[in-house]
Amino acid sequence: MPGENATIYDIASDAGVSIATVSRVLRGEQNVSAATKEKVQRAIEKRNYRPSSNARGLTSNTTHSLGIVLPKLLNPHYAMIFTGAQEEAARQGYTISLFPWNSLDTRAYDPATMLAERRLDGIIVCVEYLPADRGEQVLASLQNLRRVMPVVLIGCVPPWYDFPAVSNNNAAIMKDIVAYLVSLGHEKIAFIGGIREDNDPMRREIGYREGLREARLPYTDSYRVYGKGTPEAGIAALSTIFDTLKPEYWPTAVIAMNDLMAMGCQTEARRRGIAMPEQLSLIGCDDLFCAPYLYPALTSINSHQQRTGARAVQLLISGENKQETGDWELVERASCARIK
Amino acid sequence: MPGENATIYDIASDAGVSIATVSRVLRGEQNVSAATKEKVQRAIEKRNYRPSSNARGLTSNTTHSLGIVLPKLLNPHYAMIFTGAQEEAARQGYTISLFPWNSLDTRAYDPATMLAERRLDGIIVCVEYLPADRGEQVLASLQNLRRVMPVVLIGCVPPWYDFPAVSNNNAAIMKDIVAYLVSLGHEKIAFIGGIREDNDPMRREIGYREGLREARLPYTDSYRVYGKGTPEAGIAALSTIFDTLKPEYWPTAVIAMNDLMAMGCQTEARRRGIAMPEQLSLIGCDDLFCAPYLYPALTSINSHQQRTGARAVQLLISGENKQETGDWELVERASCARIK
DNA sequence: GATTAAAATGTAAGCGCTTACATTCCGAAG
DNA sequence: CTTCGGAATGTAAGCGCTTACATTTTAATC
Repeated sequence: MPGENATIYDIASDAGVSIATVSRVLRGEQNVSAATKEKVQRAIEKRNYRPSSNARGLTSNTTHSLGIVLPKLLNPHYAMIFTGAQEEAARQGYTISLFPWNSLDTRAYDPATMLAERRLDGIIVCVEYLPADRGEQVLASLQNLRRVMPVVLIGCVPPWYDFPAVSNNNAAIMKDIVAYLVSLGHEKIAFIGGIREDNDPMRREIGYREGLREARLPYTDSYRVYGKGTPEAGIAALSTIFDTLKPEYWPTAVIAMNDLMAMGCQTEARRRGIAMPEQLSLIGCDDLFCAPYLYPALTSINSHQQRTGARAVQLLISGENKQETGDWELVERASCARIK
Repeated sequence: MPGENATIYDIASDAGVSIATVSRVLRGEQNVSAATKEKVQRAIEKRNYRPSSNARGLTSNTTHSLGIVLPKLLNPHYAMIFTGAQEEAARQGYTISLFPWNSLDTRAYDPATMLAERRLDGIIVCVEYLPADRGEQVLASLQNLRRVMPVVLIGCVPPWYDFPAVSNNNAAIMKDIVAYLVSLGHEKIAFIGGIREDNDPMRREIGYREGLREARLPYTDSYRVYGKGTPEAGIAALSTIFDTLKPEYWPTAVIAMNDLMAMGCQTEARRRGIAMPEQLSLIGCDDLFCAPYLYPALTSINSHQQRTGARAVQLLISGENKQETGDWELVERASCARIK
């Protein structure tokens, strides 16, 4: 109704008090008599008044909005992280906005700019797949950013940076997977990783190798292939394995570093007439929503990405400088089978 | 190095001019001599100064941030819309933040509150699946919202509301699909819709029926099933069809209102030993990223959701009160086949 | 009833910008 | 060398809050 927005002055005059008093009840301060508080609150109700976030921010130098930098939302893995972060932010009265990785390059709209304009109170950066060639550079610039605003990372970071972060225990996950496959009788286990020098992917490879070692299985370079995390990359990777190896060395199980690549593997296996899981077991990682509906339904690792996003927000807001590791579980479906 | 953020005063004194002049070069006004502009710009560079968005917003009553209300991001359909919107917003120097539908209910964090706090310059609301029972109510409250801030809708709206909106031509899409299936020789075509009274789904059903009519095929209630758009709903829907119908009436083709339901259909068909596409053709809608990797690869409708999101942002920012309809294309894959 | 400390409230000075208006500067015209 | 008008620049008043500090009430104590 009131065409224009009411200000604190309107409320003050309506309630017959000073703006300071209104401000006090607004922020729930103690020293306000019950009667006054009543009057003010009624006035607020009546005008449907909300304090201007701009004015508030001007004094507090705050915006109640956060940023999160992710590679791309179209990958459901990131959509999960984002959703978790968004929900937690909302719960705490914050707004969160997305910055695709590439926005880091466009000056007009990079987080650093947002920060400098004080449009952001803090930022979460997902560095899981931080490309190695730019890795150091990016981390260094984040370190800079950090001098001016809170930064929380998602993903693993070299220990000499002490960013607050929440990450996966990549190595442990991989060891878990290898152990699972071994328990099903597999001995020829291939690994399709992300780009080797990438951040988390590297640790996954380490875990894979450790897993093999613990199972007293030999490690072979030719069982280790790389791709950039897309279904197409999965197709290429599986092709490489089956094209370069002699049939007697063909793996009986493949670990894909994420479900996207696993999807590609399924498609390619189908094309080649490789029966799954009879001739080839496959396990992915991320437990995407579509995993149960693939053929065969994909066994995967659920690492609670929403929770990861939520934790990152909590760390960001609370300012704790902790490094946390999420837990995970293996979700058994039809794509892995005991070897005959 | 500059521990604290520079203000316009710092720049002014550095450059030896008044803050008004700094403000002028900041906003690219004309009446500034080249020399002065130079000096000021150098000072800005040196201090890496950025104007505070809060202070700016306080005077202009603006935030350069938008909101978008979507059911849930975990559905890639919405992730696409969001991505398109986000990218366009970024391009125009805006920030956009997500509000899940349910946030409309929690007073502390609903768009209306954001609006009232002037934390948003405008909002996009996706009403594709607006539930009928709350539909009128929601639209009415949006109408209210609109008196205070720009609102753009995504999805179809009863014509008597004149919201700016971008939507799909649902009926035409469905007619297209039916025609396609008919061209493959199908005559028994079932339709798995969204909840009947939902906004866009209703129009889809209309299109389905029109498509049948144009092909001179009879319409049967028992070929029309509903679900709420999830894979599980797809499973249930297909079960219903095949459980309630006598085998001689089993459809040879099924139209699923979205790919999510189609995924469920595939799973259920598999469980029942119905060969796809030999015994049953299936077509979805949305063309999710996983469609090509399903089994069989899913034929679907690509309706350029990213573009939809982007257009919505453009309408919002430009303030045009237009209603637009996106185009689409049918993406042929393996899940539909000519009938034998 | 006077005294006094605590509680309640008010006053006013910013926060960092934009902008209407006032002032100064400059070169062209007289 | 004036005079004048527009261009360049400066001054100051907000925008709607928060908050330190000042003032007024209130109620408890003697």
